[in-house]
Amino acid sequence: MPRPPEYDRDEVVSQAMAVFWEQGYGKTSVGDLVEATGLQPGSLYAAFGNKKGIFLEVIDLYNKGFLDSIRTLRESATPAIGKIDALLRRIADDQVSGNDERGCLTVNALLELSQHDLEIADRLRSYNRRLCKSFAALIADAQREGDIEAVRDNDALAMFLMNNIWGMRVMCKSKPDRKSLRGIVDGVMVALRAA
Amino acid sequence: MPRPPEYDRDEVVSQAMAVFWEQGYGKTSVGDLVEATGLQPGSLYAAFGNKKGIFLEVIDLYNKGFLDSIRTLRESATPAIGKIDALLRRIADDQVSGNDERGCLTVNALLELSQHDLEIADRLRSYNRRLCKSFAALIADAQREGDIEAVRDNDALAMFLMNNIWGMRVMCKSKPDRKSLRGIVDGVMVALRAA
DNA sequence: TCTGTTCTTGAATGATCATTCAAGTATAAC
DNA sequence: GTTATACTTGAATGATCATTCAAGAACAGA
Repeated sequence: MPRPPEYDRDEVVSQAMAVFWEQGYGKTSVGDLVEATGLQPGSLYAAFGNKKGIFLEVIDLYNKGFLDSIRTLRESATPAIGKIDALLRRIADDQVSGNDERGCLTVNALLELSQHDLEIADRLRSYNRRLCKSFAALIADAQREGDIEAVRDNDALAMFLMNNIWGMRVMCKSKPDRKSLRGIVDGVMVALRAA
Repeated sequence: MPRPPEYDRDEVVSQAMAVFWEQGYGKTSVGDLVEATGLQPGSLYAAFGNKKGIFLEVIDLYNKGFLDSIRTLRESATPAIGKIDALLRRIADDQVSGNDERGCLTVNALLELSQHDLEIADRLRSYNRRLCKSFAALIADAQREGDIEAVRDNDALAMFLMNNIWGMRVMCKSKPDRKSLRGIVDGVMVALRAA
């Protein structure tokens, strides 16, 4: 009976993500979203309720992608310590290449909105907890493999790792040079490997 | 001849800083500034040109204060490594006590504005370079005192330290617990002291 | 083909906001 | 006291924006 939608919801959210990521929440107007998605305001509001509703789905999409990428990384059969090193180096290199001026959508949103919107803040925090658990699992692998001392507090190391990744997500807005970023990655790896 | 202003410029900037720090740049309206400073729009615009002009002076005030506090810290006659440890622990403790939900004005502004306003971005980056030099000096002290290996790259360690402080400035928006923050501080100190 | 339902359109609404400006006010030098 | 100068006031302006809604369009089942 009903008329089917002409758009693909996932694609709309993905298009909206690109705009929010580039411009931030506050600077993105519904007009921008209309342009990016090709949907008129009425359709957008019928589908998502309001601007915040769209953003919440964007947050979900973004974080599921990130969590998935770490899960995939964990599955490959190489030493975990090398995966951590590669993860950090990839982030560092993306920043030097100017590939990542947008930074991390979650970090950007956390800073912009956590004090003004509890619902968004809670959702972001919830994903961060899951992310930290993923890091902890990666570090636990490395501990089992003997590359990180088994006696060291797994959760504390995961927080330390996440802290440095978030730091780099801020750093990228400050146009750091390659050498500086290498210094950061080296510092993290030294701390993880320490006896 | 002229009528003298009725306000104190430094005090106005300081009052504006409180509002910008609490709410961010975009969410702070000129009306908020009128309320906070007691100056009418006309006076504000006569004195600072526009909203951005006020914010630029706020950035100056904030960063000069921060740089000063590090300079003061450096002057005391205790081991530099202890000063670094104390600096990190103070930041960590402020966050646990809920004393610091506002985070760091510079980090907040960098994330909110660096992609939209080159002038603000440049000013923030310039202060960050000076801040990093201050950290480097503190670390050089510790190297001279033998608590950090002299052969290690001073600038790289400074970047690593700053990266972790920035990470914590993001972390504070995510309501971390005391144990997590201690884990971060410990990680940094382990990396600095490593042989 | 007809009908009920949902989707789409895009102009209208009302709120918020940064900025301007013209009129009024206070001061210091003479 | 007079005057030139700069400060203060606060309403007005024009722009931007999120959101709504009424009318039209398309589809699935009968």
